[in-house]
Amino acid sequence: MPLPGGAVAYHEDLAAAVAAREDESPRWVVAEAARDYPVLLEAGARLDRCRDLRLAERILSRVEGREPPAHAVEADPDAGTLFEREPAPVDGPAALTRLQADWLDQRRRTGAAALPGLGALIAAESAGALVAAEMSRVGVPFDRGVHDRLLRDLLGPRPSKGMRPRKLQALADKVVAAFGHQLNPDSTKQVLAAFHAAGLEVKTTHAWELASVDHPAVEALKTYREHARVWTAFGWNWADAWVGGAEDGFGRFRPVYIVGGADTGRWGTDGGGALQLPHAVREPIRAAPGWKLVAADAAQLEPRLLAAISGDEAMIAATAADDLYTELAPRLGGERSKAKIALISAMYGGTSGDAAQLVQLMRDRFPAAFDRVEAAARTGEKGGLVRTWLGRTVPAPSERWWRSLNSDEGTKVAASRGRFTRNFIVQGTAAEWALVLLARLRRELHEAGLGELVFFLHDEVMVHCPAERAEAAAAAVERAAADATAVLFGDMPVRIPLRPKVVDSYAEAK
DNA sequence: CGGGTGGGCGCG
DNA sequence: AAAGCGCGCCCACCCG
Repeated sequence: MPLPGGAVAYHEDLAAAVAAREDESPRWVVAEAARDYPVLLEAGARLDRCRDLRLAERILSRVEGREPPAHAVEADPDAGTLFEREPAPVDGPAALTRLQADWLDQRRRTGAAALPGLGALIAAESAGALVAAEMSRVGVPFDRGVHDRLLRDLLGPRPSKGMRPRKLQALADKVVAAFGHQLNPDSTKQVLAAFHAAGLEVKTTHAWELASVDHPAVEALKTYREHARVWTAFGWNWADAWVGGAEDGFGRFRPVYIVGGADTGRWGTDGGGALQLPHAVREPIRAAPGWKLVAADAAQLEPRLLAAISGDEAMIAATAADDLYTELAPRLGGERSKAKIALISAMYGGTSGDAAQLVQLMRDRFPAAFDRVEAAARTGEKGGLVRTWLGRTVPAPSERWWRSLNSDEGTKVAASRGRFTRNFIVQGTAAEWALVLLARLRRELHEAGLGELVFFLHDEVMVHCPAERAEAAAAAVERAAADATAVLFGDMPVRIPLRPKVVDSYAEAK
């Protein structure tokens, strides 16, 4: 089915048509990989590289200080095109498909932005979309038997519909007994009233506020909430909905990832709660028999990136250490815990308690790093735009924001956006470092046939691989991290270690 | 009764 | 209302 620009339309031999063109190492232009790539995967085709017009549109719109149009990029139903190679030949406006026109427009805008990292960012974001679709398809290996045993230990047997599990009901009863009257521990209103009736003037029932409250219900309530969460959000119903393909007793957890779900570029999920999986529920994520999991996370990613993006030479030098906080402790309050508060408060905009004083230490000892986040905060407070290292840009303030800036709450609104933009440059740069890592790792795992990427969580990756290839896969993960650092920062001597662990269960990692 | 909001808490 | 960033998910509660 010939189409302009070597396009490939939906047809019976989609997989074969794509595979034939993959030999030429094209970068495929797709309207929206999240929608279009699963179709290809289903047909047995794999794309090595793509440009996702929808994701690119969002990045470019924000760079330009706008919000992306609601349905920016649609496949053209008349042309029937979904996949096109880049570059597309241009025979005149009449010959352009909608995808070609949008792609050319984006290419022009990318150049006009004059941000040197922008092309790399769009490529990495697009690669992320491929990774996300592939990971959802493969799934995280999940042992439902282990999950069921864990739930039974914690909660008791699976209850009939509408009932609490036996052990959870016992915990609810303990809360009731501690207060001495009936109440529903799920009801914040009732719990708050119960504390007030007991003469305790708490403002909320948050765990951190209750921590300083001396009442027997506090401990019972805390345990009840922990267990209730496992039951409602990660219990049997959750597994029924999200874990499939368990013929051999081995299931696959298949979350739906939303690439760029957060404004900072971090991913989100749509159902399944993959990015909030409690540590208590990680045991069932297990390698299949004869296989291993390679789990790796980047320690202290954000402060290391703050060192890099600010060019703070003293802080860059400190990234040579495996534990940045210990390394910086002599200069930031003397103890590791204080150095950690100093750094985190500088990146988040913390001001209270110890934080204010420790942030002052940051200013004195690492002025370049401090100035970088302070400048981002000042810009944000005034409604300005800040960008990550590669150029991802915060959303411009809304009309509503400008209005409230000029109202009574203006100071608060400004400070809040300042904290957001302060953190954005760090969290967003961390997200793009991770995207580059994913892209490199995906290619290397595929080319060397080492295993499959099965999970990604902000600064953690997990590979599922045959046991005999685990060491090679672990080496590939370390190389991908080093590559990502080099892609972003070239010869800058910043170190971002990522230590892979070869394990049977996710619970063993960290 | 069904949708929207806020409290609370899981993760990084 | 953490002392400060980004999310998703569940429940109770409120409103139309």
